[in-house]
Amino acid sequence: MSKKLTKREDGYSKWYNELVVKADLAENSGVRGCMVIKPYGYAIWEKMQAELDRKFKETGHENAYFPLFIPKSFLSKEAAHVDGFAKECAVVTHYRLKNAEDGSGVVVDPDAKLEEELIVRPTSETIIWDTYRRWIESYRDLPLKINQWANVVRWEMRTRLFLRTAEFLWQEGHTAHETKNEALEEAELMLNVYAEFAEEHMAMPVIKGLKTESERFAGAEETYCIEGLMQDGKALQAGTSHFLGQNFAKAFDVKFTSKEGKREYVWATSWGVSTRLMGALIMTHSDDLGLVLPPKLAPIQVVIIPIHRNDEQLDAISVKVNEIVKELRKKGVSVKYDNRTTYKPGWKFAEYELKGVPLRIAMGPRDLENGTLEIARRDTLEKKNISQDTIVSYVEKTLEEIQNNLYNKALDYRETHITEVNTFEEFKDVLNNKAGFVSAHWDGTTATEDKIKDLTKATIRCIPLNNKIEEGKCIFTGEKSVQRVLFAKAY
RNA sequence: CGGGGUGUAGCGUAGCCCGGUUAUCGCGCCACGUUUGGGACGUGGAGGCCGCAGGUUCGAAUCCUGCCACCCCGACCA
Repeated sequence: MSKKLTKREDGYSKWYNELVVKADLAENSGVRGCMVIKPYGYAIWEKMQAELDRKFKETGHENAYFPLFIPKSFLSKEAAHVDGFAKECAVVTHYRLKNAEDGSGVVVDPDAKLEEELIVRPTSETIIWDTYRRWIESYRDLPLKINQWANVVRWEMRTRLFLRTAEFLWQEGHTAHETKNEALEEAELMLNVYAEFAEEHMAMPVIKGLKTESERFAGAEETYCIEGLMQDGKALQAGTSHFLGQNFAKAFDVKFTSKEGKREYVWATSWGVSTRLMGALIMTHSDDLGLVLPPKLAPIQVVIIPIHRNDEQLDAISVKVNEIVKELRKKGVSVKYDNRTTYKPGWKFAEYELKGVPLRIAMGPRDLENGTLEIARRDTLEKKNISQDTIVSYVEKTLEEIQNNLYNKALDYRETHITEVNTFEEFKDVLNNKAGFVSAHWDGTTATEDKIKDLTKATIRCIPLNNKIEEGKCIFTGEKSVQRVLFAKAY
């Protein structure tokens, strides 16, 4: 199989599609819009899950599991919610198949029609709030803080591996609180958890912000988000945390008795990140040779490749390598010794570069004689010969350096791709010639936002949380504005 | 879902307009030998219901109809 990757500049989108497949992360399946996540890709997702799950538990959440199917009537209880999702729902109408009379296979049995259709969950607010009604009676039952790891289905028109698939994996947190403030704090807390994860583990800088009304989650009063910037200058929404107010409590009649003995509706949040993070990870760091993985999420952090002419040499190298492997594992480094004789060293070098392994060690007869080895960094492609005695500390130190370097590189790109503009002409010019985030004044209306989107395809990604108040004029209408917002073309 | 395009071996493809021997080539795969510090080389070999289902025809990869999948551009979106 030819492993030559399209270069990013020759087609970013083509590069991405090829990379996902060639690096063995995922592939399209026989089911429209649905992907198969392959073991190497799934291993990265598992590392993401493990860290996020740890963070959720640390902040007082518990995992549970709710049904895949949602009765149609549940979905329509919250008006904005059903409006937002109705157009992309998979619906179960029957529960049985039978053999076709003409022997051509099986057909849906028309006698097995469900009285009420079931929706394959596009998100679980409705089924969860229907459950919470029974779980919450008193202020003593609050706060209720639950997370679920699940798959959801949204019948998207155009799909792309990891970025937008009809079925995707995610986690969704759903919490219930006594007061508005407590719910708002929860939504902000989880946004910070996501941001921390993105920056510290994915090495992906993100901007924390608020969505405008038109970009808000269906059924939310406020949507917080983290936005990343990909190498092609397009923004990617990497996670959202919603303050749901009392909308779902009212729709599902979830009330509690307060300390004062009053019956009150609870306040809610929901928050989620999905396998889309895989797409974000790939597009933030990878290059024309393939994947570049931050050490904290790399399934293999160090690969060791022996170079030998015969079995005796391989045996001698293996003795030394096995010692090193043992030492590294003791320190918690994930190491693979690829001693397959069925592939040549050059082939392996290229293969592990494609797969983004952060560090590669090569050891041959020369090294054995000199007590050295060759170590190569995936991020800088820099090669060094070092003494075998110093390998463990060198690896530990370098993995940390790579993690930081990837973050700083991405941050530098992001920082140089936030452009302040004051006129619509400048705005269009930056979008077309430079891309990235464009910081501009906006009059605060959905009408203006829509018009700008129609004309430029750019949307307001967020109103940054740390925004400074600054008098200005909307770049489109010239109306008064009190702060800049971030526009960008987005995935 | 609208416009455009493509489905031929695991992957990439020729052939299709203009129907007619055994469906082309490269990579990969298997065997043997030589190789192994950046994707090795030679020799031999295996692998195809030409996306699926109908139709036209003496005869279909090729023509017609329907369906499915994928890619690009829109609308929708985590």
